[in-house]
Amino acid sequence: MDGPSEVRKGAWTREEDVLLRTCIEKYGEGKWHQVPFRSGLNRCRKSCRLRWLNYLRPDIKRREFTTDEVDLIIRLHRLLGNRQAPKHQLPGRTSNDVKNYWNTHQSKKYFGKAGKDVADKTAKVTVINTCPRTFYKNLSYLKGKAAKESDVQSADHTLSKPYSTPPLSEDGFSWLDSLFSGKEGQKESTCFRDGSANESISSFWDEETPAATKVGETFLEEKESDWNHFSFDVDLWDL
DNA sequence: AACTTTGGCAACCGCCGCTTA
DNA sequence: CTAAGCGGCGGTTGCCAAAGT
Repeated sequence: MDGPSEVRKGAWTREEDVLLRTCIEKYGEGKWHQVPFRSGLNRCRKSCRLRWLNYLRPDIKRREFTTDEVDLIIRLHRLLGNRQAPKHQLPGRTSNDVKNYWNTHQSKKYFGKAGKDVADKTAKVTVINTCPRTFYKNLSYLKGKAAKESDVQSADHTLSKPYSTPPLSEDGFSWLDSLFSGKEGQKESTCFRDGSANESISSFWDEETPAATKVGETFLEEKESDWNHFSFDVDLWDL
């Protein structure tokens, strides 16, 4: 446990909310270890952070999940599994919102007593990459050094060999962020069906990634590279 | 009306990975 | 190189209101 002993737990009061909001507005997000001291709250850093991120942040949506949001949650959940579910791909939705929604609505629907068939089908999906990566600038294999196995292991359990040319932006990025951000200037790919909702998806395949071709339900890569682990054998849109 | 069950959600806990000294 | 600190995530719990009996 962190913070002083006898820290308050349980439901937050209106006064505590005000203190926390005032503190964040004054000092900004981050430095959570300093927030209890700065705000005068008798709460641990984690509690303060959680309260802000899940409840007090001004951009949080409180209305019901739209069908589009639900659809995205389901598809990405099937693609990725519980880990790194699409929490950050739904603007205005908190990780807790998405998690609670999945736990209370969708998990029952798909894994409950009536959902056995669906669960069986889901079990056949091979989760290629359960842990979308964020590339940190300081990691040695991104600094031009020869990648050490230990570095790679610590950065990503799913990797079997080091990168040679990870698609890294200057600031580092999560591939899922790129997947859905629809960055400008990235060339279009036509990997996905009918093009309707695919622009953002296709932006993921930029010039730094090996060209990918969809054959049937499977993406095949046209040339050998260290990026091969990124092959997909699932079709997101048929999930 | 009273009691029980169910559903939704806020919050906590434990762990992990990254950064920094 | 290593350990401590910190931020963040997934799993879980507990409370409360709504629905059901």
